[in-house]
Amino acid sequence: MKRKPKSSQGEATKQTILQAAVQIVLSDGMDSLNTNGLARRAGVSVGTLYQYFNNKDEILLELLLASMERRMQKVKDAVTLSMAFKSSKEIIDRLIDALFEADSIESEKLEFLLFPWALANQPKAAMNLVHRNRESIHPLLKLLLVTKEPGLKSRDIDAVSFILLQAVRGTLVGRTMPEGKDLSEISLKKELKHLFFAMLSPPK
Amino acid sequence: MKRKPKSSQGEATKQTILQAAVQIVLSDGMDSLNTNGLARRAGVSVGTLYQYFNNKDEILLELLLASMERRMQKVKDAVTLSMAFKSSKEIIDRLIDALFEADSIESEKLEFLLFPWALANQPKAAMNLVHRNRESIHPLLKLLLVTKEPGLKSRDIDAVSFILLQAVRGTLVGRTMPEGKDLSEISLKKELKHLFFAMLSPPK
Amino acid sequence: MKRKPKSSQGEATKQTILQAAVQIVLSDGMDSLNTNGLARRAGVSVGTLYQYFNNKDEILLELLLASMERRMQKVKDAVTLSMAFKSSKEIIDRLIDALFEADSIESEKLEFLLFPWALANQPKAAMNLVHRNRESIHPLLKLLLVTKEPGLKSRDIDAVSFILLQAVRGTLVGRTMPEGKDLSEISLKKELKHLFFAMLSPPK
Amino acid sequence: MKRKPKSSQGEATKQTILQAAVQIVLSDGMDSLNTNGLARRAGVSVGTLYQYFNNKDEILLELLLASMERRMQKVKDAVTLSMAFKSSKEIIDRLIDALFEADSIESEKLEFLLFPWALANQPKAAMNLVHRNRESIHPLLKLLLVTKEPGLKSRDIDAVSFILLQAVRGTLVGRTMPEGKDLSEISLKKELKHLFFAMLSPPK
DNA sequence: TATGAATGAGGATTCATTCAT
DNA sequence: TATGAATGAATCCTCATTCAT
Repeated sequence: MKRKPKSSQGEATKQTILQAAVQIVLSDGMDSLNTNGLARRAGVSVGTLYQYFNNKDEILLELLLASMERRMQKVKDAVTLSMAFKSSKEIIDRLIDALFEADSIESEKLEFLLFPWALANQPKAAMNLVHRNRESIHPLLKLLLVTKEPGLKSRDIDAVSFILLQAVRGTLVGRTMPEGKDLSEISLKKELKHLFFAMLSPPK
Repeated sequence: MKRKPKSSQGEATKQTILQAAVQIVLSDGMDSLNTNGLARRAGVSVGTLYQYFNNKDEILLELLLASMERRMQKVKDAVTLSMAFKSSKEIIDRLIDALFEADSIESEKLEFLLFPWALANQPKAAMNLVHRNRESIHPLLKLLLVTKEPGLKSRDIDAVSFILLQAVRGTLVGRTMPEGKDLSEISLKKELKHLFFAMLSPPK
Repeated sequence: MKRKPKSSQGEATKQTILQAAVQIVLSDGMDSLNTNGLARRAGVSVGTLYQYFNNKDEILLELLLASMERRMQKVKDAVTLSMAFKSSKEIIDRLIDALFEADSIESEKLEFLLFPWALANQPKAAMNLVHRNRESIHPLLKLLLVTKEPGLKSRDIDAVSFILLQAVRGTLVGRTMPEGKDLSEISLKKELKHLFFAMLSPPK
Repeated sequence: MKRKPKSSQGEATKQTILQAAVQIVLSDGMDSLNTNGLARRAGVSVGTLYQYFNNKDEILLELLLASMERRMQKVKDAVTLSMAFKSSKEIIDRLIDALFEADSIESEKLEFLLFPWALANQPKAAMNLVHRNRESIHPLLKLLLVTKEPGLKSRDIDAVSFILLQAVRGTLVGRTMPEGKDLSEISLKKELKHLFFAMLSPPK
């Protein structure tokens, strides 16, 4: 580990670099992220990059980590805060609303673009990230499903929460791409909420 | 267009190359697909690659196209063949079953790995592919929803079919990755079918 | 030597190839002359190229040789035919006129484009060609200068004929290029003839 | 492992590269100029080449430009400096002497070797170079002809200056090649000067 | 003789990383 | 700490030549 940005100045530089990286990946794809271009975009020299990161992979990994962390925290907050007192309906409303906020969508797209890379180049780290993801989000969903809708006990809660998550994530990412450009955000949110409820009802 | 499929031998060579490319992309990621390695894996020389494709991008594009085509055809068949006589339930059963067949899953994973690349490097072609996708699969879903469940008329059918598609695709891809490895295929299929039915019922 | 085009059919094919090569070199430069493109342009297969020539260099060499031969023969004829009876003026008129004919100009341009290549890649052959050139054209010029204008004896006839030749060749080639496009052919011919006469008169 | 500190050093590196390129082109022809060989000859790495030039073509173009510039400046100086006070004879003496200096000859040869390439690969730039050439050298020649020898008014001054230029350039280049090796430089200069005077005298 | 698919060495260019300043 | 010139392995692609049909 090379990084020790104890000074606030150093930490700021590091964030500048990460921000520049996000912009490049989101607008041009991660194959366009090269160290020379990143340094230029961030307004620093290549050398400086290596003051804060040991190599390029570390930058991407930190990007992925921070993005996931941000999104997870947001979901966690939305669910846990309301868990105690609210009905399933209200909890789900908050959950979907949280996921549709601008930075959540940006995070989803970033993960969508970076995950194939992580899988191939940093499989260990990718595993870890995925684990953290499951360990923080799936339990929430499962908790929601179990505590609020006890009738689901006979179902495979893991499968249900997995599918719901994939549906939401796919929808969020798809919306940012050509294929989803002309879909109404209001409809999507409404239907996703409907989908959650629908899954809670017992199968015929 | 460089291709000259004069002899059936030539066409065979081309397929060998594409198969090798699929293997490499699926096992090592598309950043590991380089022309020298591909030629070696396919058992031909680099030069031969360029006898059948103008450049590396064309190979990837053809991979993506063929994969999408295969999957789309499979779904189309499953749905249309049963459309006339069957109930929603049976049609959905066939649809999900078709999507869970081995080569469908392979196709989904390939698309998942290649799409970010296509978006950045071949945006025009990516657009086209997405269009073809929508124009063949979404209509089927919409037809299913409208003809079999007329009660849905008041809903945003585009949004519903989009979400369902994302749910299925995300589930299929997720299953092939570490995060989905321990999920039961049987449960996933059952829950996906349940999800389809659930979406057909009117919201409360 | 691989070539044995004893059949007239074979000789025709060979000429087709050479003609195609001339066209490519004149229109796109000799870096654009590759064996695959040449075969396509000539309407034969690559293999056929190697039936008539041992390698690419031989093709270029034969091109250069034939071109030079053609131009030299033309000049020789113009000069020798009139040498016996005509005045210097008439001989020079014929010489310049011959050099300005369309295929002479094409030959000059071809030589201009090919000579740098020959010098570097086939120095032995280039030497030979140059020798043949000197041995056939310079003697003519010298003969003309000496027999018709005996007053020049004290001058360096080699230098004079060399300079005259360079002037004509440079003018012919320059005319086919952007830099000479807007010059009047009539003026150029008139001035070249004047130049020849002027060189015959003794220096002040 | 070399480290280069300052920007004046950077300019030096650039000149080193260009010098190496000149040497290679002059000794082995421009087909022998490849980036790996050039880097080796210049004592730098391939990467360094691309720190100073965007691509190989830019190197060749800069070579051509610099060469032409150098030669043009030399001629300009020789003519303009003496224009005011000297006779035609003296001006021409200086002009020819200037053109026969070692680096002028090197420039001519370089242009002779590079021009066919430029014509085919950088036609726009080639045009530009030629224009600059005409706009700086031809006017000088024309000025000389018109101001010093008013009797030429009835002639096509463009044609005259064009031919003279071609004669000189052809002679300079030809001298560096096998075909001109055994000619006396003294004779050539004398005869070229004679040629200039001869062209100034009115035609019979 | 003619064909054209296959070959693979060679060449242009990129880019992550280093290190002297 | 910051800089950015320099490095060179890695990668895409071309094309002269061969040879089985």
